[in-house]
Amino acid sequence: MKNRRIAHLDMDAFYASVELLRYPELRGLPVVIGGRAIRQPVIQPNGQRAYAYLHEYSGRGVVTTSTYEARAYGIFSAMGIMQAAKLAPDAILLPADFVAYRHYSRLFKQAVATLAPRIEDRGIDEIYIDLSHHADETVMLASQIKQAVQQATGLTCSIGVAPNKLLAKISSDLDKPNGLTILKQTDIPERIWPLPVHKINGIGPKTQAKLADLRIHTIGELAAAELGLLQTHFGPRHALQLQQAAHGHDDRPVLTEQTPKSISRETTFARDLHVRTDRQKLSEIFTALCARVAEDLQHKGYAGRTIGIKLRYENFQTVTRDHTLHSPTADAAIIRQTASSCLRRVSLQQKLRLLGVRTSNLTRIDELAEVHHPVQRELFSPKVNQC
DNA sequence: AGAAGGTACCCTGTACCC
DNA sequence: CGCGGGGTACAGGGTACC
Repeated sequence: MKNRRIAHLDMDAFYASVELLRYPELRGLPVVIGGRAIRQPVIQPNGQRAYAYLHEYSGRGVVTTSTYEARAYGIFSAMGIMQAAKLAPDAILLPADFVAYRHYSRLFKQAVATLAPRIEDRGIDEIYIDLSHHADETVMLASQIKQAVQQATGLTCSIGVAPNKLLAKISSDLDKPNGLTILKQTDIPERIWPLPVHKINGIGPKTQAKLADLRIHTIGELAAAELGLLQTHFGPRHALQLQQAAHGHDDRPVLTEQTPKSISRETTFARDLHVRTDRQKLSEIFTALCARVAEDLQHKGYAGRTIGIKLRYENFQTVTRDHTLHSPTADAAIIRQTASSCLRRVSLQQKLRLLGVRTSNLTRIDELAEVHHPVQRELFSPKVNQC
């Protein structure tokens, strides 16, 4: 396919905007979503809602997202709540409500699908859309999609349309909120090259810092860099990928169906726990995590052959261990047994701040096959598979 | 027989994304 | 000093087998 038309659609401040649908009186105020165990707004005797404020918060937890008014104070995603509270103590703090966000996610994706069905899911608030086979003119088509999203959800989004996913993603961020950007190959020097390298999807803090050491700050400087220089610092594969991206080259297809690679649950404790002193508590949490993973597997119709654990020590060092069984399982007891064997392979001298359980190596469980060919049941409920 | 290479899979850590 | 929870991809080392 030569001239593709790929759109990237990103919902504007998604979680915060969903909350504003419920609490319209908060419009125009700095609002932060995140934290742990935040109380829901309560209705007072006078009929008004009482919200939690950033300055009342104590403990762990990060900002999940915030309204544009809160961002004006310098509050951004992944920042500690305590840190955000110093910047805007009177900002309102709401708990994340993923049930509501998933609901609106489904609504906006369905609305887009009625107009353009070739959609790649990129998480709860963004999608790629392949518009290559549509006859309509691009601005018209994109405007219709924005309007359909607005009508279905009451929310705005920003869209970038470009010849590939890389450029579409950068473009959707060029005009936000409620923006529409159409980018052609010939616009790259003027519109893409002046941008900082981290605007390229896949260049995070580590790569950005390494590039800065090489005096490479903008995408244009990355495009102009000697491939040999990049290769000595990033290896042949990564170097080529960086340079291709800087030139706006990307031939990844829009993937309209994807299967999960792993299913996991993890939790960060309210305070660090030690196996010696908090054995009972840790054991309960561990069992619950295994049960939730099993539940998720069964609910989604998968079984996993590899079972793993994740630990984060009080010093934030993270370790993982996993073990591959002979046959896939979705059974909480087997997952717990296998994960326990993994636990015996790590040091438990330090206190723990996080514990997680993961399954990978997934295979689909075909419920029909199970009903019609009960012999297959054997495959999915092995009797013996400890190490 | 032994060294060398290809391939597949397993395990762990790192980086990145939303 | 502080750092959630759910994911994906990949590098690199180990092992097993051909």
